[in-house]
Amino acid sequence: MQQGSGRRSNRDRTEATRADLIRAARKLFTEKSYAETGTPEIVAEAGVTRGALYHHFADKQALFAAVVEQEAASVAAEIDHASPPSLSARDALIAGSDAYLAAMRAPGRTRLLLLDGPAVLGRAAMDEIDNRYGNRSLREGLVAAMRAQAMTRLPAEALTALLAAAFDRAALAIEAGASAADYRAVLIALMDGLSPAPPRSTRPAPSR
Amino acid sequence: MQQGSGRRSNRDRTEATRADLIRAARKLFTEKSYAETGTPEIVAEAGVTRGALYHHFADKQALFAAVVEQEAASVAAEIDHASPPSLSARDALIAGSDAYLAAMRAPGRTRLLLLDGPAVLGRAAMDEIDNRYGNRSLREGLVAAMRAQAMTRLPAEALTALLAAAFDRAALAIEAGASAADYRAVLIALMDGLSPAPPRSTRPAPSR
DNA sequence: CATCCAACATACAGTCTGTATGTAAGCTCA
DNA sequence: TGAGCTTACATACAGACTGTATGTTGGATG
Repeated sequence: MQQGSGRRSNRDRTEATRADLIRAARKLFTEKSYAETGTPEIVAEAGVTRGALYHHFADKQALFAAVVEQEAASVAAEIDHASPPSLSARDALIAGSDAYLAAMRAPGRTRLLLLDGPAVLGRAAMDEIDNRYGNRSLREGLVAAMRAQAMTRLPAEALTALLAAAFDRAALAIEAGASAADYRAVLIALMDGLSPAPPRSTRPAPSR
Repeated sequence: MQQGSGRRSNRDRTEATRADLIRAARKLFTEKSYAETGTPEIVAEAGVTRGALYHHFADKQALFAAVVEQEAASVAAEIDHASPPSLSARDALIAGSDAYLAAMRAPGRTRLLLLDGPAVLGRAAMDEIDNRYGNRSLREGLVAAMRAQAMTRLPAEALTALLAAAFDRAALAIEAGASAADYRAVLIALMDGLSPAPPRSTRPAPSR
């Protein structure tokens, strides 16, 4: 049958238009902020009209939520992709941290996910998204470490949330120009501090 | 000498109007969000016109910055007020944490300082404010603990920022209905974890 | 193939922000 | 003390944006 610029099925049209809108919005939301990006600019970038936007999304905020959702998924995918699954609990956590900090270096990602996201959607909604994507592997890693007696037992929910918050702040600071090595060292020290015994697996050299 | 409703000096007028605007804006910014609060509503609450607002503040964002500044000062004052200065390093940090979490229970404060603040003013500006108020005592406490050998030596800037981020997230979670005890336990565990010698029970404090 | 409905485009109403302009009251200094 | 300047506002205006209501076209369906 026909493809490309010719006739397309309704489902294809919807999918393509939604993808175009999300892509355009992502571009602008990462270049500028949510507040500084208007819907006229988004639809111009996407090559559609505002009618299409408001047909597919309830409002600007819903489009933003879709962008955040997709971006969180991308971050989670990059982390999963970068971490070999056969490491000690501690090394897996460190590898995950590094992968997260690396993923958050994508331009505009910290503002989108860590500043505008919580402000626009609320922290509860962001928690929900985080738990569905990124935080899941983190919490699993922590629980595994606790199960393996390599970590004192603590409320998993709270521990996950607070460590995730520290990771987030580290990503923000590093993007702002702070020393990545400093923040990495503190993050590792925070995690190591939770082990009842000093990290006996590998204690080779100071990371300086 | 002039009295109340009669003639007032220009300086008094400015001061009073600015205070009225900040008070009205604080009320609305804590009840609703920054984005949901319009300047017409603010000036109505303050009993002035938008002309007065834009005479005293460059824009809505500048008024918001003034509100954040004042609120951060209030939080710092509440913490200072609540913490007796003669405690061990560890106990002082715990007392400070509790005071911070208590102060952040004021309605709308978490959204103002932890969500809207970073999104509207940027994390760099919020860091600047935090360092001027709340974080200062936290960092001093941490540095003191490190100096007293009660804590492994780490980059003070990064350590302060990451612990502050954990405190912030804890305040958010507690307001969202999470268990304050859980988050408190994890925060204390994170800080204790940084001490080379595990504080088995409450250690006798040598310094007064 | 007639009908229905989804996928848009266009037009409109209401609100907001920031600025420009006008005015009355304080302040300064001869 | 009063003429002139400046501050502290109020009013009016321009531009932009968001969300909705309405119109139109083309795919799906019996």
